[in-house]
Amino acid sequence: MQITDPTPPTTDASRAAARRQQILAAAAQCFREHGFHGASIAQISKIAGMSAGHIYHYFENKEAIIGAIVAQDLETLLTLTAELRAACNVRNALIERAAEGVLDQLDPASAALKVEIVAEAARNPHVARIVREADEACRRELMVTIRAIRSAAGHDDTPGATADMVEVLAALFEGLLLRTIRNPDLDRRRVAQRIQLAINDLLDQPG
Amino acid sequence: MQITDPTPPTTDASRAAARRQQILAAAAQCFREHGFHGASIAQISKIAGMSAGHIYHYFENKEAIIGAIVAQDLETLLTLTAELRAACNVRNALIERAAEGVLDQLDPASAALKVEIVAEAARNPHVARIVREADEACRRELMVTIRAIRSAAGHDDTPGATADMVEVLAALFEGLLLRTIRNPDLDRRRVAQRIQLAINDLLDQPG
DNA sequence: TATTCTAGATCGAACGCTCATTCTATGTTA
DNA sequence: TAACATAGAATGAGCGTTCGATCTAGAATA
Repeated sequence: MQITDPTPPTTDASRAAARRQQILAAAAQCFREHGFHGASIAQISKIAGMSAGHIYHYFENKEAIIGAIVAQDLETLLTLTAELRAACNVRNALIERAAEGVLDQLDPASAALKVEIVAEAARNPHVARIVREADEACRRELMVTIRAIRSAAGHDDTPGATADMVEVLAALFEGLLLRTIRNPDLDRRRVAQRIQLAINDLLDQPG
Repeated sequence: MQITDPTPPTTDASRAAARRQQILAAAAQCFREHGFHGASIAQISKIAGMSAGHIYHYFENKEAIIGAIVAQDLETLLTLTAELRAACNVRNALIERAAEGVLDQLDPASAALKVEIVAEAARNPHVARIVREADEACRRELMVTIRAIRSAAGHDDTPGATADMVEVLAALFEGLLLRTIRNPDLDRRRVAQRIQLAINDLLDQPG
């Protein structure tokens, strides 16, 4: 259960960074299994392989650990949407990457943490701020991407219409997080195909 | 803040039922604001207007309160899908009720509790069981409804294909719970219209 | 009708425990 | 030796839950 460091770094700075990452990995596991409030510093410290008190050398308090976990999780989403925008044939890229993204969303372990993050955002202003800033950045990226696809197909949408399409696309994706928890038996590959069709239709909707 | 009983019932049985409901209403509020683990029996008892100890006359423990809240929330979803099936012109009924359902999902207060429930289901086997049984019942209802719409339009889908469409439809709806938390500024009416279009397209997808 | 009885409603203190956090002492290393 | 890493005990608050004492209202009794 304990996370051991395979190659301990030599310099102090990188050693500290590794120790921080070790705590975050342990915290992510605990938060996934017990939620932000159900997980205790004692549990996290046991899995991270250090004393409870020592964690406070690397994080000011539990809230700071939660913030770091949330920021870390959202960063992957941000790089993903940015990558999408950079693809050459954007429409095919979007739809092909979608299947991959859908399967990611359908992984129950990561879904549990992502849903926990949004639940916490609904009541914790600090987490809400991190989540909403990341979401705004993602939406901006997606709006540019979708606008490019749509205007290539001859649609000249208002910003509002584009924003709405982004919302529907995001709802579709994020909804999978809830689906995989509510119905763990769903057929992941087939649902991914079905989502591809839905995205295709969405991109052809009237403005 | 305290919930007072407007018309105290005369009989013992209904008085007890009212008291139970009073506790559940207070608990729902606390769970929405602080989460299942963040809310304390002391807080709930204060809002319900009774002593902490007295709550244990109506519920075995905190877990039982959580279970009751979860079951209560899911019951409304179940009646909604059952109503849908009973509508005469099912396709129009589905799409028209969709807009209404979408606006419900976009209410931030109720969204917070619903997301909390799924987050808890990901780690609490008791809650998971309640959630998954309700979800299965909803999916069964929706499968009958969608199959009727599709065969009226000449599609003869496999059960798997119908199940996949139900998953996509559910993902779209449930995703709105996360969207309204991540982006509270979204335009609710316009997004509802856009969702109607997406459902329309979904019902016309090839088998 | 007046009084006693009784069973459930209710309270509030108390219990044992766990929590996040702090502090002090010791080990380690350059 | 100086600075940092680390452990582990200590602290005080808050948790879920239990329990015995009181209150209350209606039934039983006289």
